[in-house]
Order: sequence, then C-alpha cells, then structure tokens
Amino acid sequence: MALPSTSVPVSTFPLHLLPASDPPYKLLQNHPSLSLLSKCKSIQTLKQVHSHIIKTGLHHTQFALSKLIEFCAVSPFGDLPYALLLFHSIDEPNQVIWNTMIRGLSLSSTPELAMEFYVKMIWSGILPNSYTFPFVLKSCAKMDSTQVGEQVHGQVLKLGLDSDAFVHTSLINMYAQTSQLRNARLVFDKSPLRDAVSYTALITGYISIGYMESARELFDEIPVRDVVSWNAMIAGYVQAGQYEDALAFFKEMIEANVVPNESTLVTVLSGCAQSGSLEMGKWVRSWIDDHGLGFNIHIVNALIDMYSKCGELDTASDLFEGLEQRDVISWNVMIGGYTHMSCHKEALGLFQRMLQSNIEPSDVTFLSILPACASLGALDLGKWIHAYIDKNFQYSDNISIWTTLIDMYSKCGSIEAAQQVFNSMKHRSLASWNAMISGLAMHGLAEKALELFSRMTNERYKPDNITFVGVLSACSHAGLLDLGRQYFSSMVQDYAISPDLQHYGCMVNLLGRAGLFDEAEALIQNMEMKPDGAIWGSLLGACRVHKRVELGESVAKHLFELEPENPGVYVLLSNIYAGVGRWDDVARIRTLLNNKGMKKVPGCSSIEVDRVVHEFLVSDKVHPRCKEIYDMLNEVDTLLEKAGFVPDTSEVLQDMDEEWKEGALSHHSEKLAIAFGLISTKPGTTIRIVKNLRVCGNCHSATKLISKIFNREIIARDRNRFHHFKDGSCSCNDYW
DNA sequence: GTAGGGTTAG
Repeated sequence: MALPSTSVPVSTFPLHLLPASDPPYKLLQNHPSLSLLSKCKSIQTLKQVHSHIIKTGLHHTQFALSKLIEFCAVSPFGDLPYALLLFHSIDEPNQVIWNTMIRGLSLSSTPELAMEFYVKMIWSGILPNSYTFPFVLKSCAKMDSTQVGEQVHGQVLKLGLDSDAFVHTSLINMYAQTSQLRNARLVFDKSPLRDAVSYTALITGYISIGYMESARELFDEIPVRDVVSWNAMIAGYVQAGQYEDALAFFKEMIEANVVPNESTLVTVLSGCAQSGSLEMGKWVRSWIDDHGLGFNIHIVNALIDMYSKCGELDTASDLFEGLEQRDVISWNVMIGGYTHMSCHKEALGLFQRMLQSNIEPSDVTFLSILPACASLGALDLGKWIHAYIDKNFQYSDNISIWTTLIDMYSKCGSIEAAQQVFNSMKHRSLASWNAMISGLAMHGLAEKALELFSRMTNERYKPDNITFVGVLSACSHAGLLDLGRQYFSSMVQDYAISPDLQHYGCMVNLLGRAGLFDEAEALIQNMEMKPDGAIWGSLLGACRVHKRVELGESVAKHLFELEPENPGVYVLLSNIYAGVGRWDDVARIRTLLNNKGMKKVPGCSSIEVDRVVHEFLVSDKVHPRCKEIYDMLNEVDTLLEKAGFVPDTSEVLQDMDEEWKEGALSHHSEKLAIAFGLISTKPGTTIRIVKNLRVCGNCHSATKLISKIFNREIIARDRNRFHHFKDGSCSCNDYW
C-alpha cells in the first residue's frame, strides 16, 4: 500500500518545533499520521508510517512512539523485534510505553522477557500501575511460575492495587492457571469485587481441574451473567465430554435471551462434532443462517468440522468450496474430515491444493496428513513432509509430530527411517515408544521390539494396553509362542492390565498357528468378553494352515453368525476345502456366495511413484501404461517359469470374479503393482507396495523369486504386516 | 490523557 503523502496536511501540525514534553492530547489523537496507524495491515506499511512520523517530527512525542510500539508489539500484523528496536531508541520511556512493551511481551512466546521489563521499569524509577499488573500476571501464568506469581501478588498489595477490578481478576486467573485454585478462591472470597468477569475467571479455574459441579454452583451465583460466562460453562461441558449438558446449556442461554456470539457457536458446534449430534448441529446451523452469521469464517470452519465428523462429507465439502477466503484452520478441518472418514486420497489431494494456495501448513495439518500418507503407503510425500517439518519446525517440541512420523515411516515400509526419528527424539511420550514397538512388530522384527520394550521399562515408562498389543503382536508375527505366553501373563500380573480383544487375538493367533487348538479354544472360552470376528478369523486361518477341516467348519459357523455379510469367511473356508482337495465343497461355497449376491472384497494394491499413488485391482486394465505393464507381466511369468516356478492353484477362489478363468492368478493386484514398479523405477531401487488384503501364498512365492531375478528389494505391506523380499527370500520366513 | 481482566474451532 502506498501512502497518500500529499493528502496529509502536515503543515498544520508544526510539532517538531515543540519541546520534549508532549503537546496537547487532543491535537495528537487526531493527527492524520497516527490515524493511518490503525489502518496498517503489515509491517511494511508500518515502516512507511514510521518514516512519515519522523518527517512530521511526531517521533519526538511519547504519544506517537507509544502508538507505534503498540502496533508492533500487540497487533497481529506486528513485529516484536521492531518494537524492541523502537523502545530502545527512547531515552526515558514513560509509563504507558513501558506498559505497552510488557503487554506485547506477555503475548509472545517469551513471557520471561515481560518480567525482565517489569523489573527494569521499576529500576528506572517508574512505578507499575493498574494497567501494568494484568500483563505481568498473565506472564506469570504463562511461565507457570508460582513463586514469581506470589511475589507479584505481594507488590500488588503493597501498592494497594488489589481493589482494581482488572488486577483482581488477573490475580484470580493467574492462580487458576498455575493450578493454585485454593489461592484463586481466597483472592475471590476476600474481595467485594464480584462481577461476571471475576466469577468467570474462577469458574474456568474449576473447569480446568474438571470440577464442573463447583463451576455450576458459582455460575448460578453470578448476579448478571454475560455471554462469556455462558460460553465458559458450555466449553467446560464440552471439554468434560458432557455434550448433552453443553447443548442443554446452549438452549437455556438462548431462552435467557443472551445472544450467542462466535465463541458460543464454535464451541457448541465442536460439541456436536465430538458427540456426532448431527441433528443438533443442523439446528445450530439454521440458527446461524437466521442470524446472518453464515459468512463468518470461524463459524463456517466449525460447521465444516461438525459435518465431516458426523459423516456428511459432501455438505462439509460444499461449505469448504463456498468459502472465499480459507484460513489454515479451514484447510485443516477439511483435510482432517477426509482422514477421519478414511478418504485418504482426497486428504492428500486437498493438502496439495493447500500448498498451491500458499497456505502455510501447521502442526495440526501434519497430524492429519501423515496418517493419510501412512494409510496409503505414500512414502515420498511423507519424506517430503518430514523435510519440511525439519526446515520449518526445527525447534518444535511437539512430541506427537515426531511420533506420527515414526508411525508413518513404519507403515510406509521404512522401518530404518522410523528408528532414526525415534532415536533423534530428545523427549519421548509413551505413545512414541508404543509407535516404535508396533512398527518393529509389524515388520517382523520381534527381537528388536522386545529389546525396546525392556529399554522402555528400564527408563521407567509405564507400559499400557497399547504397548502390550505391540509386544504380543511382535511375538505373534514371529511365532514366539513361549515368549508370548510370558508377556501375556506379565501384562496381567505385573502391570494389572486386563487383556482386551486385541491381546487375546494375538494369543489365539500364536496358539492356532502352533497347532494348539485345544488351548486356543479354552482361552476363547475363558475370555471376559464375547470373541469378535478377528479372533474367530485368526483361528479359521490356523485351521487352513493345519488342514483342520471340521474345526474350520465349526469356527466358520461362529463367523457366519457374527459377520453374515463378510465374504472373506466364505473365501477362507473354501480355501480350507481346496487345501485338502475337496473341490465339490469349493464349488458349493462359490455357488452359495453367488446366490447371496456377495462379492469378495476386491484385492487392491498400490504403489507410489514420484509422489503419485497408483492403485491396481485384479486384472486391472485402466492404467494409462497398461500395455507396458502387461508386457512386463508376461516377461515376469516367462522368467518365473524358467526358474522352475509352479503356480499353486489351491487358493483359486480368491479370484472368484469373472476374470478367474483367464488364469487371473498371475494378474493379482500385487503383481500388477510390482510390474508397474519394475517399469517405472530405476533398476536396483527398492519397490514398495501396499495391499488391502493378505498377500496370497502364490504371490508370496512368486515375489520371492522376482526379488532375485530382477535384483530388487521388494517391501510389501499387506493387511497384517510387512514382507521384505530380498534375494529370493522373505523376512517373514514364510510364517504369516 | 493512549491501554487493561474472564469464553472459542483442527
């Protein structure tokens, strides 16, 4: 923005002729250069105004300087270093300037500096006043320093400023925010100052420690409740997960004729989102539209979040696309909405659009987008994001970001990178350890996972139920039956964690695979809860391995009851029949499936090349490079045959679709993805693929050979775990 | 004679 320099009637204000003490206030207040300040939207414009102020001589006045500093230190378009520069250029800053500087610093990420200025102010002979203490107390709260806070409280009393309403509330708030609720209450009780603001400060203290009932009692005492008091209560109920109370309070508020504001609506909508109350959300929306607030970006963001969390992605997307100006939060809620509903490709697409729109992603963006990368196996994009975070968030102490990176790398097949991130972390949360242990487990690196577990307990971290899912699944992926048994009983006895379905699932899997069916069934019978499909499914899988047809049939019965719509059960049972050559039964099941109109979930494999995720279905012919892919597939089959590979047809039912006749075995989705990988990546580089189902035995054997023939490491993620194919063998040692 | 306290979304 260029300044309208000529239109400013500088000559009428010959201020530079005036002495150091400020000219009459009225004259300054209406000065055109200063009124320009309020219109500033960037630091560049501010600097222009500053030079203007120097030209007019206004910079000799403390008033103008205080206004400049205020803009730099407090406004969202400000620049704190510039404010400090200005401040240090002043010989004897007055009280207002000191207060403004302290105010700016109290808002910054370095509240310690505000305290430093407060001390310097007193040293320079200027007394703090009732404007100083709210900022100073806010800084104490931010630093979470109880000692400094109490000292400042002493100074407030010495100066007799505790009777000022603003200072009083700031004291309550300081104590409430530093977990000294008893002191907050004491300050409140001792004073006759009881307006809605001081009540609300105390109420939020109670809310922060989860005392909703005490908060409610205080709320009922407030002589005149204002909108903020209502908002605080509604937010408290939402935070406490008492969504019904929150929504009831909102209705009560409207009945009490208190007009909701932006905060109210954002909070209420967040409550609807978290509790999945679509109907209430719609009602709130109609209220918003009726009151003309449908264009407020913060409210629309909250609406988008509400709709996507309640499963109405289309409505959410319509609202999102209808926005003229989208902020980070808008983008983040929409990306998060897609991730929430497992629409990972849409989430990725939106993230790319966000970057193209030059919107700077935030930590929340990464927490939504990295799980999408993980789910799709989009390693290159994940790596790019990691580099971006390293560059822009170098000093970020956000542990959850690093934890999410560990998870992303593990699930994208790069367990080494996951370990690097884990090792580089200075501070770790329980979740970081859990992510690393589960990562090692899904890669079949049981020994390392168990090692990490003991390291974790040595470092005094307390394992939780999720840790043990990782530990037990490590045992189950490696077939470590005895160790699995030991950890299972240690979990119950040493850590007092009662096993849930996932823990039992691992144990049933271990026992079943070892052929200990009696023990597995006994375990299931002794469970406190009803076994779910995963437990029976795991047992059914074991029946296939051990060719236990009759047991398989009875297990399948449980599954038919539990998951009548799951075609996978039929497929597995038919594979059991096929395994013992009972082809009549195989055919019977196929007819059964057809009659029920059920189709097996199509196998789908994906591979990321140059940050684009390519998906393949069985016998897929839609890829633009389809011909090259099938040429490569033919070459692969020829070479496999030459190497003496004999296809195992015992799992043909996996190709129940029409294509099964054309020998679709060699056109399984994972083979298409591998063929595409072979033609589209450099020789010798690793090929990574992701499959939605378990890899079949035939493809497993074929891939082992492919890794040798083409000299490629192939890392495949299936529904359960990772397989690292290299030099003709697989990391799972054919146990999966 | 500038300014200041309590509520808000991912």
